[in-house]
This record gives sequence, C-alpha cells and structure tokens, in this order.
Amino acid sequence: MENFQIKNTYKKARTGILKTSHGNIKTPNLAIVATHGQIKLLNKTEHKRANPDFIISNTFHLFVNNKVKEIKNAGGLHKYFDFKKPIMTDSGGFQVFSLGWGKVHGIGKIKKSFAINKEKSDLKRQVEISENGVNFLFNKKQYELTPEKSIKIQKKMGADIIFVFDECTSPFHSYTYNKKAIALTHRWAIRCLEEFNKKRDVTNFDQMLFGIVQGGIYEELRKKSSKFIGSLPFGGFGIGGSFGEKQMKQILNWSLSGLPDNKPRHLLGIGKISDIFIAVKQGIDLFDCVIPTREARHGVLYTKMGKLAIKKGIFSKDKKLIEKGCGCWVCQNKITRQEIHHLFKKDKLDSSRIKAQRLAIIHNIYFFKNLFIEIREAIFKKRLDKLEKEYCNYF
RNA sequence: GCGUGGGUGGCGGAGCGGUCAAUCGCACCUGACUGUAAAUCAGGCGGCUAUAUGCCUACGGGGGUUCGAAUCCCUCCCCACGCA
Repeated sequence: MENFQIKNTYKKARTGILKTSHGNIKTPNLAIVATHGQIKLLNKTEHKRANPDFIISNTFHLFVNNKVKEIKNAGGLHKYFDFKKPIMTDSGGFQVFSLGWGKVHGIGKIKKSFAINKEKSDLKRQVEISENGVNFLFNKKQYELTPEKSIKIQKKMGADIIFVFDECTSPFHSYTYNKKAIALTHRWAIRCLEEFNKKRDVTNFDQMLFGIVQGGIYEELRKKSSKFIGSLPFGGFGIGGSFGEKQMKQILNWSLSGLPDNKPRHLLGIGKISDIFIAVKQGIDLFDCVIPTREARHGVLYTKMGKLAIKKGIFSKDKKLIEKGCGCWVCQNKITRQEIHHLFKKDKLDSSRIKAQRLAIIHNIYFFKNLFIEIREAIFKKRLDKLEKEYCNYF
C-alpha cells in the first residue's frame, strides 16, 4: 500500500519513487505547470517532444473556464488531454492569494522588497474569505470555492495527486493574521479529507490527497501547522505560502519538522535553481513551478552556464546550439540560437514568435528534467553539495 | 528641362511658428518573472554631466523673416513619381 519509497539519502536530502496510477515519479522532481490542462502554447506533438515527467493543472482555472464537466465526461484529465503520465491538480488555494492579497499588495509568491506597492494597495480586494470558503471575483464574474467543492472538482478531473484547499497568505500578513489563517486552513484540511474519503467519482484509479502546511514566516505557526497537518492521513504534504527570498531554508526546516519522513513532500510553486538546491537539501521531494515555461515564453533559455536572453542582439548571428550536447528535441534537431532569436523578434508575425516560444519551452523542460536527473544522481553519489556549487556559479 | 510631392534621431514615421531633444512603431540596451490574472511587465535609448524645471549640438546645406522656426520665405543640393 505504501506508494512512496525512499531509495537513497544524503544528509537530509533523499531520492525516492512515488507510485501513481499513471506511472512512477522519481524524486526529487519537478512538475511542469499546465494550468489549463496543457502546457501553454504547446500542441500534442510538441507536448510529446517536451515530454515532461509529470504536470500540474489548476482547479480554479479549469473551473472558471467551465472545463470540469467536459473533462469528467471524457473520463478525466488523462483522457481529455491524452496525457499518460502522472498529473497533479492544485486546489485553487494559491488563487486565494494571487488574485486576492497578492494583487492588493502588488507582489507575487516571493517577496522582494519591504514596501507594499502603494498604487495597487488601493485596489479593492477581489477575493472574500469566510469560514465556509472563498468568493472570487474573476473576469467580472463571481465564483465560489469551498474545501468540499475543490475536492469534488478534483475528484471529477481525476488527477493522480490532488491538493487540499488552503488559504495562502501574503508575506505582508501579520502573525495574528497568519494564526487565524492556519486555523482556518487546518479546519479546511479536515473537511477536504472527509470529502476525499467519500465514494469515488469518475476515476477508476486511486488518487492521493496532499495536505498543505502554512504559517507564513512565523516559526511557531509553521511548526504548529506542520505537526497538525502531518498528523492527518494524507498521502503526502505540500509546503505552501509566500515568503521572503532569504527565508527559504528556515521556513522549510520549520515546515517539515512535524511531517512523517516516509511520505513525499512537495514544495509548492518553487523553482529557482538556487532555491531548488536549498529545498532538496532540506528534504523536499517534489516541486512545481512556472519558471521553465514562463521564462521560455519570455525568451529565456536555460543552459548549465546560465540563462540566455535569446532576444538580445548578440544572438542574432550566433550559430551555436542553445547548449552543446543537450539532448532536447531542439538541440538534437540542430536548431541554432540565431534561428530562435530571429523567430522571436516582434516584427515577425505572431506565428513566428510562437514557434520560438515553443522551441524555448521544449528546451527548458528538458533542461529541468536533466537538472533533476543530476540531482538524484548526486544524492546517490553523495555529491549534492558539489553539484550545487557547480550550478550556483551560474544561477 | 518642366510639374508635383518629399528630405526629421540606427530605420520607419508624427509634428507644420512657441509648451520640441522632438508623439509613436521597430531595432537596440538594462532589469524582472518562484502552487500562471501576465505568449508578459518595468526602465533606458542625440552628446555632456551633479541624471536635472541643467548645458551643448540638432529636424538635407546656406541665407532670410520673427521676440521666437523642424514648422514661413529665398536659394542650392538630393530623392520619388508624372510629363517632355
């Protein structure tokens, strides 16, 4: 019955295998974000070329785009999108933050400065949180998600791994606010579990439900949340929240303190390379992040020697491959930097730019897959610190 | 040769007497992007500098009108189209 096995460890880091109904995930590993069910901009062929190990889609966005019924009728996400590997769905909890306080405070997941964006702080908040659940005002329409509703939707869509509906707070929130918020998130976690344990929906396979630890930047709250969430019978655990750049290690330490060792831990939304190393070294097994795909769309290509901002003029006559020896479809097909550069330029048609973006996405996904292969290998060979140093020269 | 329309910053292209170092695109340069509201955003882009309600040189060349000209007049050069 155990669907997570730890294989090797190095200090706190570990490699393992997470079994799902759609195959195994070698950990540590990173889910590619496919919010609407597919990786943005990629068609089926390109999806196969990119070949992500597993993906994560989003309950909120599929819900507001009216996709849930269609997906259910098709027999779930795997069939609807013809993706045979593991899929996760996020619960919509992050949108409580990103469309709510995140928008009001003018920040994203990682706080970079101490100042709230004044212009944005005048915005009326478009997310209302109550005991029962959350009301969202999105694209001028009202939507409601509750713990039960989020789980029901996620069961209908049938991802292999689903998440509890939580409240992700802003790094600007006080201790008092966070204390209330984790209490709510904890009550919601129980409601999610109860809903999850009701009869199966369309899925004819097992799903895993992951709980989520919150607590902001506060040691006491993180530890408390970790202990509480860790005591519940979840298949795995997510570490959620929005915090400052330099607090990663400490917050992870607190957040993992109460979780059982033998269950997988997923750090939600993290994906900067330096952060990945920090997290793996704390014992994180799973990640998901928009960085590989979003930065690709914005013209950033990853190589072991750092990022290439491929739209810059210096690449207009660069006949080299993105990265020598890279096994991705783009590099294997000898598509050069200058070709991608020219496809990216704005005076070209949209279709040309999209082609460039697709190539960039395929390459970056490969890069991150490979990064995690190296991380797993480095844990096995007890040389993770060395690998981190090699990468951190450039990232 | 005649006629007409033009010559503006790397390019395209606004401006048609003061608020113009000159709208806007493109190109170029710098940044940003961490459970996707963003196939996106922010800043710079004549020279100098303490980076600014500062100085200098600028709208094909020269001259003129005017308190003031990229904008009006004369002249020269060049370009496009049309007619010879």
